[in-house]
Amino acid sequence: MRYFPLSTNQHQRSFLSSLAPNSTFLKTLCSNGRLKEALLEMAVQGLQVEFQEYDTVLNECVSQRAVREGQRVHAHITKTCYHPPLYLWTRLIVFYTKCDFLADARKVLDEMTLRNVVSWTAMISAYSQRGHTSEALNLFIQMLRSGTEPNEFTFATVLTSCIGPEGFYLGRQIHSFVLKRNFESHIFVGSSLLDMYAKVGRIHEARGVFECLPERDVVSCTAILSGYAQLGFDEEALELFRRLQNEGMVPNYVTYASLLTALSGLAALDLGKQVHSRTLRFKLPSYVVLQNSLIDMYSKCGKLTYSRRIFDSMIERTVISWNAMIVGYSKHGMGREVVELFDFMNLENKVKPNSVTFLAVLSGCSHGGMEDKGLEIFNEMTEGKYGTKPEMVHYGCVVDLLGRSGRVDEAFDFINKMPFKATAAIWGSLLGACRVHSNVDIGEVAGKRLLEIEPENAGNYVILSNLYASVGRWEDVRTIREFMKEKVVVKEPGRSWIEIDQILHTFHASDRSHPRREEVRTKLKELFVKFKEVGYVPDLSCVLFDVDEEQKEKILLNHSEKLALAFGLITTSEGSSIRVIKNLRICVDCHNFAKIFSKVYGREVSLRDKTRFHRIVDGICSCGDYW
DNA sequence: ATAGGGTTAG
Repeated sequence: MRYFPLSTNQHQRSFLSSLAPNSTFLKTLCSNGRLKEALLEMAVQGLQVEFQEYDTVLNECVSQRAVREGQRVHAHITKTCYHPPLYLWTRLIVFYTKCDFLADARKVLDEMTLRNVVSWTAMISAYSQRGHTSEALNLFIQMLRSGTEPNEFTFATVLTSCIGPEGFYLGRQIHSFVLKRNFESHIFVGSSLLDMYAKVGRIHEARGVFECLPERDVVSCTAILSGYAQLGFDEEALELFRRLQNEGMVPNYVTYASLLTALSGLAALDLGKQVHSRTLRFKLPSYVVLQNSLIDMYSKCGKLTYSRRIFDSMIERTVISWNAMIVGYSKHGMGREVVELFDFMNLENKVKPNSVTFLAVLSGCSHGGMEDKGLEIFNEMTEGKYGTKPEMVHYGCVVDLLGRSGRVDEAFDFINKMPFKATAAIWGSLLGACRVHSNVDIGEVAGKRLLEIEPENAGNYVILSNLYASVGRWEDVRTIREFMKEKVVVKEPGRSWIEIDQILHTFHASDRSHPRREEVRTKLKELFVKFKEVGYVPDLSCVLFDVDEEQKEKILLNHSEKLALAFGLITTSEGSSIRVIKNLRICVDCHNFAKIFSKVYGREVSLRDKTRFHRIVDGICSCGDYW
């Protein structure tokens, strides 16, 4: 092997050309990656450089991401060519977009006197891929106005920019374009189209497009699968995955990541483990995205040690890896670990915390008994220490932090001084604090504001009524109940489930479909009597229906989490822990019930709420009775 | 010369 000195001369020229007799000297230099010398050669040749040679040099600049060299080629072209061909300009656009110089790319496009579908699409794609959705859409419209006919590439890329309500409006119009040109069955366009529908929440339309595809591949299958998973149709996602696999789909790491999202939602630990071992068997473990979703899956199944093991084994971590792990600790009320990991993240200083990180850290501090630390971090954020300014949600966390440490008045002041108008979530958090710290005056204000914003949410009435009941204001309890009757819309019925031998058993207050339902009810009645003997008092203020006390007890006994707990007791071996998941917030009475349950039977109960975990051991809950 | 699916939070 012979190495050449940096400068070029006639001798090398003939030698290099002899290596590849059909190509020019410039092309040969490029194919050897010797870009600097190619530029020198270009300068020497001046006007004699041919268009295809510029093309080759620019191509090499793209693959080396050589910004300055590419800019020099651009300057050279401008100086020496009278009428450069279209494809050369387009190559320049591609070069600039690949180097993240979008403004320069756009300038080239704007200055072109003649554009074709490729030059437009290259620019639209650059905007889309970087999330500049409105620029992408505007450019697409400009393209249509100019009379250029979009092709399958254009449709596939522009549809990824159709996000949110306006995106749906435009996306639907694009869909009709696509239909007219008969591109709906094109696999790239079709996947993009169905993904668009899924992302704006139109899962039926998405499924329709998917079912009409004449052929499918992993990408289109993963798109529809992740659509179901992201919209929370977890069972449907799982079922679809099984069907597609039977039909011959070969999943890849993206497919598994999406599937794991559904399994996280279901807290289906056994299935999650199966997916994990399959990815190991297929040697897929080093994809960060996949590891991130494994961390999340284990954490949402209550297995934080498994999550941490994956986290620690990672060679490369993104901000999502850190967030997933911190969120895990946060939801388990492990404040010390939250702060420890956050400090470690800043110390390592490889990835910067973002808005999600702070959300997890602040709420983790709040739920994990680290209120002062949380307030300190919020103040540091405000001072600009992290380069991320607090947003609305972070202000909400502060209300929670203050409320939890009993500083309800301060929390109220804080809300009044915020640069935002308080949301329902913020008033809700203040109301929660008032319930725990029995502050009726502020609680009343918070409750009324909350009912103004969210009159349809039944949970709000329950908490306010709990508060009135706790100080014996029965008249107000009654008023609230009357008020509720007119306004409440039942959005989501409460349901709980438990995984036994890879099967999810779901319970629902009014549903009689579980095969062992009667057995469960008998067991539950037995527990009710037994627990009352050791001090359990049903908290009737958790029932807002206007019925007599005996009826109220019956209603409480029928709550789905109690059914799932009783089923767990029947079906699992003595002393083993029980994992129950509930789709809504757990009520005070069920919480008490679970605490006594854990004490009487010596079982660890892990109860996953809509927002967090309650790990109950020997009658004591990790949430500290504040949630 | 231009194209589709992904992980955290809410």
